[in-house]
This record gives sequence, structure tokens and C-alpha cells, in this order.
Amino acid sequence: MENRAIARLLSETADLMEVAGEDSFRIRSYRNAAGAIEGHPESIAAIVKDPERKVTDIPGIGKGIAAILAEIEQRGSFERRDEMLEKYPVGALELLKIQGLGPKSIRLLFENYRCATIDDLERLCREQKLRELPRMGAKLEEKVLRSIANYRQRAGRFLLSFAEGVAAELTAYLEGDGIEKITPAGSLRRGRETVGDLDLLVTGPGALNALEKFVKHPKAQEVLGRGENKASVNFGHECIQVDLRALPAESYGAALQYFTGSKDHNVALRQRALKMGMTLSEYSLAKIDGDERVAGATEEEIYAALGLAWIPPELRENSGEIEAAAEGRLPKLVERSDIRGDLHMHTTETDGRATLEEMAAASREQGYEYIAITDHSKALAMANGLDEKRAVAFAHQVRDMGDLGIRIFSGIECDIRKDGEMDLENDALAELDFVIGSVHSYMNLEANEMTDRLMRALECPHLRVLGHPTGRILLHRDSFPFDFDLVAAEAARRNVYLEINASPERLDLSAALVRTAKAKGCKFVINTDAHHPKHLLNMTYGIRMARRGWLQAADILNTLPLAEFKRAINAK
DNA sequence: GCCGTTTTCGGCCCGACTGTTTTCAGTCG
Repeated sequence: MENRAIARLLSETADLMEVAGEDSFRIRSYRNAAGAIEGHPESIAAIVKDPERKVTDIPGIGKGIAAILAEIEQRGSFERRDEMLEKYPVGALELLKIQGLGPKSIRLLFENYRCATIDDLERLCREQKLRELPRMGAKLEEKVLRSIANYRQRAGRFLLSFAEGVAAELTAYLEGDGIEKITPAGSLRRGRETVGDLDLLVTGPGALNALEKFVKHPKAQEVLGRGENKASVNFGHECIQVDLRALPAESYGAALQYFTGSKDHNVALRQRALKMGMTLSEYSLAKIDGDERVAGATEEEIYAALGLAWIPPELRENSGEIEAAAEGRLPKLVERSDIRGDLHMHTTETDGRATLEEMAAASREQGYEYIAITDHSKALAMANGLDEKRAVAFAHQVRDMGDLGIRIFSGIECDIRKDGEMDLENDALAELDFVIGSVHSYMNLEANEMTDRLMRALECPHLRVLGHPTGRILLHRDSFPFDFDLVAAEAARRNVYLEINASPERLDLSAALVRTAKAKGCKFVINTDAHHPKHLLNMTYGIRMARRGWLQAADILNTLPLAEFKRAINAK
């Protein structure tokens, strides 16, 4: 079993234990173990099987979890999990995703009404049954109904990172005999932060066989359709719909263009083709009179035949890219190779999972010239945030490190308090090289209060970056409301960079806000907010957002060579 | 359930809001 699957068994069991009202520390141990397993570089199953190795050598895994892992390895589950599933329905796990309901309420609802699904819950709210239970009332019923609507609207979409993982898994599975190309199309290729379903295109003499192999994948839960050139399945326990299309080589470019979209981009492109006496379809670009094929094998030749430069998929939203391509003024979008440093990461000093040295070493492996270590400030007590004294001491520790082959700046992710004050005194902040300010609490303020709060924060003379500026958590929590235009303009005026947080759950800022902010004169920094060395790889997702926001290397602070970077952060 | 260790069991997780109460449990960050 894969590490991720094992971790999921543990964390789901932890969820159910919470509903059952078990000891919270024990539950936390399960969650910690799940995190340790998911982040572990080697296969846990392999370690469990190897008599020479001890799984308890991994921090967070002791005798109890080790026994559980052995049991999972043997039979795919473990006793406590079975026990929990006997007591509570699997639906309880889904109910936990409804905001406003926690484990206690779910247990109460189950014990009183056998409420086990979202549909049950909705019916109970409509029948005003919640208010009959202790500490529940009309307002909660309303809130839950709103949350359900919210949840349903979002259900069925998946994080970009997840979809990319599925695409990679299927590509590896299908590659081989007679397969020339496999490419994901759709919103995944355009780099949207969430995707609905996955479109994979395949070409080569073995493409039709690939369809056969595809529907027989062990994780194909259900075959939704199986035609001559296309098959659809619900894949994995998340049931993401995946369509695989087999294409002849001469149509590959046309199909890739067509299935990459967006719909609006395609409509505009087809209109343009018509004006030029051509018709564009998923099979080819052809002359209207006489059916003569003009292009189809590659996207480049299609765009060229339409008098356009090739348009990067991230820009294909019909928001000016076709005009820009026609006039030869498409931006040269930022690329991963332009990035020279990562300026937001955590260590074991607060809630990171790796030490300063480990993060530095992993960053050097990314090919970076410099990084900033930015642990939390004291308001995040839960994360063991730094107070002034610890922050300054840690900064000295960072600076006094020997040569690790990478320049390390001492920083902090300082909490922006409810009133817009920084969580740490200016004297302490002045000792640090790189101060990020982020909002982590009181996200439900009125828009004007939140705007005032951020404007106030921008006044801090030491602030370099506004971290994850809108606070959104994809598929879970909307951005908090505030006057973005005003804040962006002020950030530009005060030379404060806006962060594009590359964590796949955040991807904050969105592409639209990046464009808005750039128009206001803002500059940006793309950071991973890594809490583990492997999170450093998330940089690519931030790049995707920046590209969707039309950014070039010159718009982004951490593309600068070290000397220029130093000048830039000292310029304030 | 893990960890550290004054090696045998105690500490681990804090603050504030919300809606429901009439003093606080549950949820969330």
C-alpha cells in the first residue's frame, strides 16, 4: 500500500475517533503518524516488511502505530478502524467537512436521528430538528444549510496538485509499447487551481490498446463509457472522472488545442478562423471551401496558420491573449528556471517538520542561490510561534550558520493582529532580514474592517511581503472580504511585495488578482510556505498562478540574482 | 498514542468567538 493510502486510513480513523469522543491526545498521535507517513520519502510498507528495519525509527511512530502498520500490511485495515466503522457510518467523515459542525454535533445527530449522510442532515435542518437538541438552534440550522449548499457546489472539483498526481500516475501506467505521446489537456493543462475532470490525450500505434488497458486499471472504480476512440472512468476512491482519447497523429495538435480550451478561448479562435475562410475543429484547421487541410498535427502550426504566435495554455481564457498574440506582444512568462530562491518556509523552530539545516540543504538541491527562513510569530501559539526574544535569537542562529552553499536570510512570518498591528515589536522586526506579514485569524471581519487592518499592517516599516494575501483555502474557505484594489495600490506605493503562495491548498493570490495587482503597479514574490522539504517542489504551482496572471520574471522578486535581491530588500 | 526520561508515567493544546445559555460547550483558526 502506498504511503498516502496508509496515511488516509490513519487520519480517517482519527476523524471517527473524534466523533466517538476519544482522548484527544491519542487522536493527535494518529494524525501525527499519518503526517509522518505521508511525508516519508521511502515506502512504509517496504520498511514494515523488512526485518532489518524498524518503523519506530520514524519520529511520530511508536509501538502502537507500528502494530497498526503491520496489521494494515497484512490485511489492509486494522482493528480500531473496523471498530469505529462498525459504530459510526462512513458518511460521518463527509459530515465533518460541513463548516459549523464538529465531531460532537455529528455524534449527537447520529445518536438521536441516525443522521449519516449530507442528505439526512439537510432534511433534518429543513424539518427544524436540530433545534430540539441541546445547544443547537435555528441559527445553526441556517448556517448548516448554507454550508451544505457551499459544499455541494464545490464537491466534484479537485486540487490542481491532486489532478496532476493522477495524470502522472496514469501516464506512467499507460506509457510504453506504441505510445508516442500522452498529454493532459483541459483545465489541468491551463493550470487552473482546481479541476473538474481530467482529459488525457494519447497518440501512437498503440493508442487503441491503451484504451483497453485504461479501463482495466485496478483503480478504475467504474467505466462510464467505452467507445472506439474514447473511454471514461471514475478513478480512485475520490472518483475523479478521467477521459482518455486516442487520436491519430495528424489530429493531435487540433485535439490538444480543442480539449485544452478554455471554451471561451476556443470560440474566439474559431470565429477568427471563420473570418479567415477556415474552420477549426478538434480534427483539424481546414479551408471552408474545398475541405483542404491547413494544419492539425501540432498546436504551433494551427496558431501560426491563424496568424498568431503560439499561446501558452495558462493564458487561454479569452482575456486578451488572442489580440496580444496577433500583435506579437505576448509576455515572456516566468518559468521555474527563473526562480533563484524561496522566501517563505518553516522549520522545527515552530511548526515545520524539518530542521533549518535540512531545509537549507533541500533548498540548495532545488538549485537556489538564497532562501529566507520565516517561522511563525507568537500569536500562533499552537504552532509554537516565536516571541521577540526567540525571534532575534533564532535570527542570530540563522546568520551564524556556516557555509551551506546557499545564502540564508533570517526572516519571520509575522502575524497581522486583528487591529492591523504586527505581532512583534518593531525593534525585533528590525533585526530580521525579511519580514512577511500574514493574517491567520479573525478572518470574518467586515470588509471595511479587514481593509483597514491590512492598510494598517502595510504601514509597518519593516514589512517586505504580504503573505497569502486573501486567506483562501481552496475547496474549503473563501477569501476574506476586503478592498483588494485599495490594498494592492497601497502595497505598490509602499514597496511591499505581494506573495503568490504556492501551497496547492492556497494558491493565493489567484490569477485574476495577480493581474489586478500588476495593473496597480505591484511586484510579487512566489513562495512555497514549505513546512517540509518536499513542499519546496510546490514552487511549480505558484509559477502556474504567476503565468496565468501574465507575469514575467521581471515582475518577481525572487528571480533576482543574489546581489540585486539584497539591494531590492534593503531599498525600503 | 508518542515522547522523554528525575525509567515509569505525566505532559502534550492555546485563545476567542458563537450561539446557546444563564455559565459554557463546541467550533475554528
